[in-house]
Amino acid sequence: MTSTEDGATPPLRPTRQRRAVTEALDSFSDFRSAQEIHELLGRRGETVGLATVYRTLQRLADTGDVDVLRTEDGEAIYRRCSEAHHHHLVCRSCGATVEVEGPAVERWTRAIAAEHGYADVSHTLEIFGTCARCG
Amino acid sequence: MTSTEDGATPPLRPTRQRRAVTEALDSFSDFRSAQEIHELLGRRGETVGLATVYRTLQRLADTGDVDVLRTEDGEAIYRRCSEAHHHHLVCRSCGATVEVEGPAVERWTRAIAAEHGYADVSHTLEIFGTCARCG
DNA sequence: AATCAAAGTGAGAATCGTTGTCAACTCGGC
DNA sequence: GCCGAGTTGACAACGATTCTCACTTTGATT
Repeated sequence: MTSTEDGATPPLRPTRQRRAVTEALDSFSDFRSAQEIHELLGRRGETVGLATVYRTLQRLADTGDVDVLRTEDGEAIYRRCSEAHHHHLVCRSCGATVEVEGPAVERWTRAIAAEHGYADVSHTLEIFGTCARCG
Repeated sequence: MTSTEDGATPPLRPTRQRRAVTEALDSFSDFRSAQEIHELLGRRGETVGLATVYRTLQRLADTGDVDVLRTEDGEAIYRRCSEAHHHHLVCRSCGATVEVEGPAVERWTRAIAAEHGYADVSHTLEIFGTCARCG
């Protein structure tokens, strides 16, 4: 038997569309919505269906290859991200993003959670502000 | 002059509907979506239009009387909140919520933002985990 | 190279939360 | 009692995301 064992390893094919999306993700460093990415691909001449863009981003998010954030009005925005856990300082008006780390915060959340008997701790922390240029 | 000065002080009337919504908010202590609140009101016999529920929650959120969070799928959830700024420790499985404060975090975010030239700083921090009962 | 099943895709319909529209209604004064 | 601004509700409109389903690709097999 080649693959009788199932589990959480669904085959993943490197199609033209998937490649296009990941390449697009590499071409910018701030957060973009699925629709913006779809548009970007269109302008580049790559035709990829919007639904496919959504599906691909979802996969990438599931595997942790991209970070997902929610804008204040609920839209999902994506960005290819470095491995290490970190947070974002995002400009409310132009979207400029800075990655920041906070060992103190990590420690603090873990401590708080433990204190209340919570296990398996994770957290989300985003900082919003108006950047110098937009000020 | 009684109120020649304008600015951010629009008249606010205490209508039956608004009262109903705030009362509903007082009747639970975890986060609920606008639709759930609307339903709750309906079950109580209070007829309040869904649009009105949304509008009222929006107002309350603007004035800081309620906290707004986004579920992972982008839905807005609301909760009457104590005055002070604080964060939430939420159980991933049963939703049990604990309010926590973190002066250190506040300081840290402000410092980080300033360091990068960001003004008007705000932030969101939510901690997720599995509570003792669900563990 | 021909074949096949499974994975993937695209166009458009369908969902779903949320906001806009607008005529009818209410509140608080006068 | 009357008036104007603030409110409301039913419903349309929206926008992001997901679903559907027939058609195409991919990768493995022969």
